[in-house]
Amino acid sequence: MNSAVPLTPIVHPDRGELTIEALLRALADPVRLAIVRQVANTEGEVACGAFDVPVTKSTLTHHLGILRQAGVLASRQDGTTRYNSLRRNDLDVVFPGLLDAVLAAPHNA
Amino acid sequence: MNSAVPLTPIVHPDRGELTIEALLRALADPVRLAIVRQVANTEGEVACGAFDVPVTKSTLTHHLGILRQAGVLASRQDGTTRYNSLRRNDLDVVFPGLLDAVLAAPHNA
DNA sequence: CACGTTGTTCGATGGCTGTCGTAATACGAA
DNA sequence: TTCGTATTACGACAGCCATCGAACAACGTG
Repeated sequence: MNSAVPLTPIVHPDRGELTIEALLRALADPVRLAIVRQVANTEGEVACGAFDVPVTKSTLTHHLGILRQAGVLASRQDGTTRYNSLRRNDLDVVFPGLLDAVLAAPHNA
Repeated sequence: MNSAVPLTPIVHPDRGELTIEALLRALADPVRLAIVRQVANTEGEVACGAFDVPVTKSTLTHHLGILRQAGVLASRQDGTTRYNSLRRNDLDVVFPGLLDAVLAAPHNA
């Protein structure tokens, strides 16, 4: 098992490519912020289909791509399911304290 | 002197009205991020005309309004000039560590 | 193989928003 | 009051982007 054959190879920017601007833009969307919170509140990984978001699957794919491109999420393919995890270590190195501050912020209001 | 008579009253949201989403959206723009950095690197206030940004004055006004509405900037009118300052205390209370993390981030990449 | 599941890709669309130029407003000085 | 300065207000416009539906692709199972 674990054949891992995505149609398009999954690319992850490395630490040196991360920018504060792309990160802020990625986190500034309500749907994406919800995604990040759900991943953060989950021990380990979250499958794409397991997210509780008020959008279509195609839109969800779009948001996950942006979060991955911004360096927020790492994705791993296993069969037909794609597992997402937070790149917490990398973010903490490049932008110390930022992710924690965002996650600690009041949810709405 | 110090007549302070703006055409439209300057409104500032209080702490309870600040949202992480509006804050992130406000900071996610390159021009606005530059504005925030310039205010943060200046002791005290910065007049509207003193900002070094690659946009027209009308566009600058627009960005300052968004930053004010998001609770990032406080504006004070003195004669014809409007002085802007960071609402550092308020931001630190509502979103602890966020502003510092953003300001500490690498300028570009 | 046939089917259902998972997730992506593609094209289209509507709305938001960053941008500008111009006009208008307020103030201070001459 | 007349001028110059500082800044905002008002349209208008273009580009981006979140959203969707439908089609496609890869995998697992019966």
